[in-house]
Amino acid sequence: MSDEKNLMAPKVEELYLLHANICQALGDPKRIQILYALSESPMRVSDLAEFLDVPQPTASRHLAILRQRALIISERNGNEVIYNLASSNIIDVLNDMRIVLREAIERQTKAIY
Amino acid sequence: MSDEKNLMAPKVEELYLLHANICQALGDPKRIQILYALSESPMRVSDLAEFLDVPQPTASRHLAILRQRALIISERNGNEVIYNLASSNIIDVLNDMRIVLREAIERQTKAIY
DNA sequence: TTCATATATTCGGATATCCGAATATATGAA
DNA sequence: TTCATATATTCGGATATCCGAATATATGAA
Repeated sequence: MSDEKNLMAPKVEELYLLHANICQALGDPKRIQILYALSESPMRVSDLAEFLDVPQPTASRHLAILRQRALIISERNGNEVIYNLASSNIIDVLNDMRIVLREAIERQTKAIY
Repeated sequence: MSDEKNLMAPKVEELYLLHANICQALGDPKRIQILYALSESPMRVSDLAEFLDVPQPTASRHLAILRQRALIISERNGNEVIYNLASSNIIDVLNDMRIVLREAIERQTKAIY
């Protein structure tokens, strides 16, 4: 074995970093809302901006972050750009995390009283 | 219905915020490593610091973030404080997210070539 | 071309997060 | 008490993230 970097197989620490990058992309309420909205149906940027109640550039920036992580995909349709989930698996993960969240809130409530 | 805040039932936006807070807590490689380490067995702070290869205060700070989100629990044992997962469900979520991550990397690889 | 529309990007200031260093706190032993 | 050990917290500078505002880019219509 040499010291050369293996470009194909990321190291263990790199996997944790990539994993954390995904979580970080999910670490914003608007971006979670985007994913749930897209799980209902593909949407244009301007539709999402209205839905999230944010200016269009803000929506585009959030979309870019999710797109860079390959969690969503975009497709141009004339003037418009339609966004969609890359895979519905992320919704399952988010739903399971909601269960974890509910349990965590219950524990915190118990801890207080 | 009045304008009074309902303290028991968080609003929809608050739920997205809490959900995002959980994700944000997961958005650091060391904190993900902590959760996987604790899924193997409970550990002392100094064990975790050594395992993560970080100074003890850094480990304590990461632990505090996970503890505040009620993802882990602590138990004092004399001088030491033993940390453990609050529930193993978070590991299932992280494992499912790994699958999402693998798929995302595959898509990105395809997109390049 | 020129213009309108939709979207993406850049810029800059405000805020949040991070970590090393120092220190505070808690516990048990002597 | 006093001390040693383990852990938690605070402080401050470096860095990252966020968003509004402005602007750039892409496409289609005229």
